[in-house]
Amino acid sequence: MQMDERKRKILRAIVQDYIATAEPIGSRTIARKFDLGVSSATIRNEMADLEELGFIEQPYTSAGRIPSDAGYRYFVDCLMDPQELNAEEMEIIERESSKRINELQEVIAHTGKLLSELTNLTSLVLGPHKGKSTFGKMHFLPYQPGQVIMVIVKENGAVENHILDVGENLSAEELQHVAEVFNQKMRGYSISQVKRSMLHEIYSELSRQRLLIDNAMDMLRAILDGKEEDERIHLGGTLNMLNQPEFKDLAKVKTLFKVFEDNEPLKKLLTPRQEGLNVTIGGENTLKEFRDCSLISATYKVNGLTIGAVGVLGPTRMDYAKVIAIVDFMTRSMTEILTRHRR
Amino acid sequence: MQMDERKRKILRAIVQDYIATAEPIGSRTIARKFDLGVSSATIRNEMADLEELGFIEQPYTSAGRIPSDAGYRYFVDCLMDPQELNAEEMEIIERESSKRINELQEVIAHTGKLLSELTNLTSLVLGPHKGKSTFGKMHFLPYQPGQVIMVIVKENGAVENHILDVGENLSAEELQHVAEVFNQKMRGYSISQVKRSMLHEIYSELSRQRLLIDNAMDMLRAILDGKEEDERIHLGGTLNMLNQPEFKDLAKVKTLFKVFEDNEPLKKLLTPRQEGLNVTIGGENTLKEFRDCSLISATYKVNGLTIGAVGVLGPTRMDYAKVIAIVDFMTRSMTEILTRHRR
DNA sequence: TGTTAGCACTCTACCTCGATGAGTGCTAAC
DNA sequence: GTTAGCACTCATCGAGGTAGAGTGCTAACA
Repeated sequence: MQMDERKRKILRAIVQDYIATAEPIGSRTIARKFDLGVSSATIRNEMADLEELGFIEQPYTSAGRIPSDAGYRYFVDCLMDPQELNAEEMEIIERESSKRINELQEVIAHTGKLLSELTNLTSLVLGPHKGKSTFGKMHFLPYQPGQVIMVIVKENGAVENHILDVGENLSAEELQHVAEVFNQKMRGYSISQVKRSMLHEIYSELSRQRLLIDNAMDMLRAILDGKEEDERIHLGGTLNMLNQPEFKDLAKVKTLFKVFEDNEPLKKLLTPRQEGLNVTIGGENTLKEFRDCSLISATYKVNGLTIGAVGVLGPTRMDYAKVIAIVDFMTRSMTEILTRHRR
Repeated sequence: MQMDERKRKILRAIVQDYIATAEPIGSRTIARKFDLGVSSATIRNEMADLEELGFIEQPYTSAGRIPSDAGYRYFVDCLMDPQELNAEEMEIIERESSKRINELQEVIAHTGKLLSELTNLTSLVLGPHKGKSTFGKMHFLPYQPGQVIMVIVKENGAVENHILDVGENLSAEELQHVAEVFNQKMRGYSISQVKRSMLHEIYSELSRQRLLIDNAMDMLRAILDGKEEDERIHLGGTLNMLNQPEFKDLAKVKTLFKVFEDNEPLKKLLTPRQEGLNVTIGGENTLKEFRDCSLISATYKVNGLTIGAVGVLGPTRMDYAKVIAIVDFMTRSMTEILTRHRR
């Protein structure tokens, strides 16, 4: 059996109607709502074929049909009209994007919020992976008596500061000297590459400031090698899930939200298998808790480098055309903002 | 009519049983479960009195009784046995607290997590209010060509860094000079106190670095006068609410979670009317969405100064004795950690 | 006067049962 | 190949009926 034009039309009608109403749809209703020029009986026959092909299924005998995962997949790949964002959505995004936003963190938070508002679904944003980064430069600044501010510039340009105990009071010159030695020895190395010999060299050059050096090394280890706290998933609009009729069951909500609480699986989910847009439908999902959900995700870049991803999670029954358009537009716009801003 | 010892015993029994089971309790059950030495009929009479006094109520005719808000209040104020934490809980807190935690933010996040885990309820933690802070000191450090790192030390000791455009390349000496002028003129002033005349002075002393100065002032304004983003409510264990039988209704969950999404009301709720421990029961709550909830909150201090608060939110039917013990212990422990660590 | 046993009554939760209606598959006619 | 008709299926919904827990009241008892 093959898909022909009429089957395609009927499948499209089923998917579109089910997306809109969340109710199983029967042959008679299709015949009434969509003007296909054939009777319900004919549609009935075609629907039997579509079921055999695996594109639609019955929740129970003598209920209407609903699209299967394969049906949605076929719809997304072959039937869907690519959608433009409407004027209002465009305007919202334009307006929001024109706000002055300084930090990457803010861009991320902002994007998530916007995404969930526009789609009425849950948004996921994966920040840039700090990962194991390498040492760029360090400065020491005076702070309280017995403490200094250590400013670390990583080689990727990120800047962090931390407060260190130094025991005794060190002069500005001494501090600068220590920083210079660090900078000379360590530039471009990740913390795991710092050999014992390197440390010995630093120690021997700086005999006096041992406590400062030890504390600084501890901190560097923590910063460069530590948990990648920035690479957290930012969730937005998780509540929107509650508005979906498929989650009127509390048990389902609970299992879903439980997954939301744990970042690791979400991180994995969003870490893109490939650049650009990805659509994962229902059971295609690796997380069994999401087997009733679909994920539309896309990567964003800074300076041509893919550094993170955003996604929208919703029930399998979602408005794919619209969500895909929004996610696509948002990642493009993010890439543009980040590239413009950070040169 | 007056409360006598027997009425108190019966009320305590009702509250304790309802806290444990979430089911209305009848006279016969009380007589069976609690050995009060009187028959169910007597208890029945006493319960009628307790109802008249407003301490208990019937959900519907010929159901058992449940405590009213006033009943819980009486229980908390007069009937409850103050509870010690058990060994296991003590150990958990000890163990968790001994972990090396550097930043205030981490302490806050950590506390929230622990609180919600120990109570199986939702935890709220209010961080320190940054508020409008005053200028302490500033440094400039070289960064990329045409950009510098501005490090701000506020007078309360908080350190932040930001990246500024400076247009042209400025030498280290120039940067230092600019910073010195700022430091001299502005130390101890809040941004709103920076008068036009002060700015003129700075300008006249530093004729060349106008762009840097403008950008720095913009940034200072944003940092010192800006939104108090740190004073965010940190929520933990919101999911725990779903396990409470009183929230098996999805509509209730939705309104509750909607409040969780908005920080402002929560902030107000937690901003303490008085130092130390606070118990707000059911309808005593100002937020109508929380009229079925109780909040146990307490303040914590750094160096004798109250800087924030933590709270536990649960259904009105909660284990007050235990939750109060936990919240009390946690804020004490927090105060100790913060004071120890920050000297 | 306080306590208790007994009893009629009330009300919810739960179950069953039948009606309803949407939808299907099959068959036969067009 | 298409359509009309028909018997059949199954979820949903409301009605009715029952069980059980609990109450208030009354009368007897110490």
